[in-house]
Amino acid sequence: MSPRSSEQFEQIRHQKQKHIMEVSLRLFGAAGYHSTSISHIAKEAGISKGLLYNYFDSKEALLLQILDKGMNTLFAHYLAIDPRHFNREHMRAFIAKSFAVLQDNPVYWRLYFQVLLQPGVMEMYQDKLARIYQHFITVSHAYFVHMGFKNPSTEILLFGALLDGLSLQYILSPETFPLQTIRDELIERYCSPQT
Amino acid sequence: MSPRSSEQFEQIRHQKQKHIMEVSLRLFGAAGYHSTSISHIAKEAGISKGLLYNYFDSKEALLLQILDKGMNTLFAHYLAIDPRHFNREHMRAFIAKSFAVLQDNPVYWRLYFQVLLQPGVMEMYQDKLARIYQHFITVSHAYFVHMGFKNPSTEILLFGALLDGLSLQYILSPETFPLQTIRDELIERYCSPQT
Amino acid sequence: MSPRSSEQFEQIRHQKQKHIMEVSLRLFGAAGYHSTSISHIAKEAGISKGLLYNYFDSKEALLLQILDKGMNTLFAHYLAIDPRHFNREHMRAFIAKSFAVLQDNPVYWRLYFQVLLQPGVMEMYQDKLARIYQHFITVSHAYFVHMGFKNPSTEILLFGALLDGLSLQYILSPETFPLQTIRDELIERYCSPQT
Amino acid sequence: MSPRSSEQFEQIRHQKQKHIMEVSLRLFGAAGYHSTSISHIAKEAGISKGLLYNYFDSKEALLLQILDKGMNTLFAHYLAIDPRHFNREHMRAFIAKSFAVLQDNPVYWRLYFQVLLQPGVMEMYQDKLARIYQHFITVSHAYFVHMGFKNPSTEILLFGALLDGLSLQYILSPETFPLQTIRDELIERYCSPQT
DNA sequence: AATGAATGAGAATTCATTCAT
DNA sequence: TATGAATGAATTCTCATTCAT
Repeated sequence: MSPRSSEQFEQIRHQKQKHIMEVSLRLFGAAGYHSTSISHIAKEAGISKGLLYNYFDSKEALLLQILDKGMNTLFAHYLAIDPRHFNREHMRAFIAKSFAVLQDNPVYWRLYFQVLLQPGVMEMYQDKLARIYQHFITVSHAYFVHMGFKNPSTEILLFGALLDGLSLQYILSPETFPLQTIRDELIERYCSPQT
Repeated sequence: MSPRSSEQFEQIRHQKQKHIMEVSLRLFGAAGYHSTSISHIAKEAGISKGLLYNYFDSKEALLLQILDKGMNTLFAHYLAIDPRHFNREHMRAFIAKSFAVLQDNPVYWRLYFQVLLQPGVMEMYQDKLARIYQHFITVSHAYFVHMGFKNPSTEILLFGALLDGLSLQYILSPETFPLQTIRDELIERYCSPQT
Repeated sequence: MSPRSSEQFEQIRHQKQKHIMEVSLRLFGAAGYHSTSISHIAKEAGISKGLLYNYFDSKEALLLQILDKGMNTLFAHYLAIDPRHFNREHMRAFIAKSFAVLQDNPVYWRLYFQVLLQPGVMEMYQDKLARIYQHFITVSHAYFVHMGFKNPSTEILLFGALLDGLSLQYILSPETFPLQTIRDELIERYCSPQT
Repeated sequence: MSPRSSEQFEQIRHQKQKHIMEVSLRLFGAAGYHSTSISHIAKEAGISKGLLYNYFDSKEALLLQILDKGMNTLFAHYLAIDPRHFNREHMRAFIAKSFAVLQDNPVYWRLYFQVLLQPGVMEMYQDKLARIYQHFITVSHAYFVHMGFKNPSTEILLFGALLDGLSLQYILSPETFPLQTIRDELIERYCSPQT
């Protein structure tokens, strides 16, 4: 009888939006962005196509919003690194967190890599990504020096590439990938005192 | 004007087919498979849409043929490894060849990764890929043991991931990536006698 | 706090209805009927879409009600002509009023002409329009005769067309159109004793 | 057996394009641009929706091409006026041609006025229209002076408005409009020596 | 009276593929 | 072999209208 309060509306909006994004992520990740139709998403989400456009301006906007959300997690993760004394404990935490994030939402990271390789979409994030990457370099450089690597810059690049490559392999076969072993090996390798 | 022999026809056919594949690879790599239309390919290749279908059964078949061709290069590369005595020289050659292949045709590898993450296409190659990967493991295992790694299996996995990650980074910014430096560093790291 | 009387409710209702119609007219005039969405109208009017449907049965009904309201002004204008002695003073007043009406609400007249040319809507008013047009002919015929035109019927037709054409031009560029000059010229031409 | 020559293709293209434009003009004129769907046009033209997009980039492009074609007729008509000695014979021809053009394709002129009142489309032609209108003013000014009008500029404006208004009335009821009578009356009025 | 979430029919547009020539 | 006209199914997106609250 009484009309819904704007808080109620807000909540409905928020929840449904989240729901659509989750369904979309799953489908995008599973079949790829282009091979997933709005019809399919709507059907899977149990809503009409029209409603989807009530929440997202376009299919691309939906994708970007999904990416953005995950991106922010990534940002938080990287930017949370204490820049003053990057020590073994920080490195251990960073590696552990990287794998945790990956394991937490492999479908997201599959989508992330898909989009990364699809020209035209990721350009928007290039700057952001470059910034956080630069931040990591700055922060960890002293650490890599302290670890006794001859060429810390190269080492950082290799470290980053290694993380990317491992992520890729995990994404492609999450069931068979020995995540724990690899994580521990990485921690061992990058956090133990070098002889 | 003697009629052309069927060999000549065959060769012309082959040439044109190759041309179409090259054009397609360029466009697929630049804009992505789904965002590249048959019309665009035909126009760019200087032929009609109809003729393209004379050479390839479908857009997907065209993609697969492109992938297949590059795949065979990859296979040749991996399977050429002499299985009997995989020594430093082999490893050095393998790494060098890997980077050479990458540098030779980055657009192909961009497409390769795109497809790798796009489910449904790569399944056809999973077996093949698994086989050559297995071959590399078998062949290099003794080498990694000999190199003194505590856990050679893990080491091989890391090595593979590192190559993947570096490839990815090179593909994403071929101009700024220090290919030579990294290649030499890898050779240094994996082919020098461990202290 | 005594409950508002039903008259007060009625008045509020009437006010809001009028407000919606004004907003709609403005938007219809500015972007055209089809290019103006109910959502846009509701937002611009500061109400919800649902409430709009409380006041008007449909988008078309809203349009018709707007047209109707303006139409009645037109009717009043034409039918107010005293049929008995249509003299120069009447003609002067008629012309002056015509321009005043135009100047008063050019957006309405733009919409009017839009709809006039859009088949299907104006059919409802064809009869009404024909009747008032006929009324004007009847009433002014003697006047045009008296003015000394050889062919009064043709003259009336030309006079009507001239008014239409001038209205059109005014609507299309209200800022640059020399309304006063033209009005005075028309009065001069149609109300002065012909030599 | 033998492939079609490019002339044949050219001809097919040209004829079909023309056909589509004719059908579209008829439907646009009859029901209005927005109320006419591409589906409807395609069905009426006996082709598939897809083919229509082979010939026209978009629905709007189709409209513009239709308008453009008619516009060029108009331009030719106006700009053909010999600027040196605009005499009675020219005026008579001009008026006669105006009515002929109107009678020749009333549906086009209905669409023309529709679009004229629909903001956003005609802006593209504003310049062109302004130029030809200016051309007519320049050319006919001396004539109107010679005709003995006190205020030739105003007279030209009235003349233009009269033509517009008559066109409008003719468009709205082509069957009952006394085209010949009006045309002759106009010629009489604007081409006879003023007493 | 009032809200805006939700619907669904239909709009424009794209594009791989076929086919007559 | 070669062309591009032609198709039709699928896709993204819009919007008037309804309805639960």
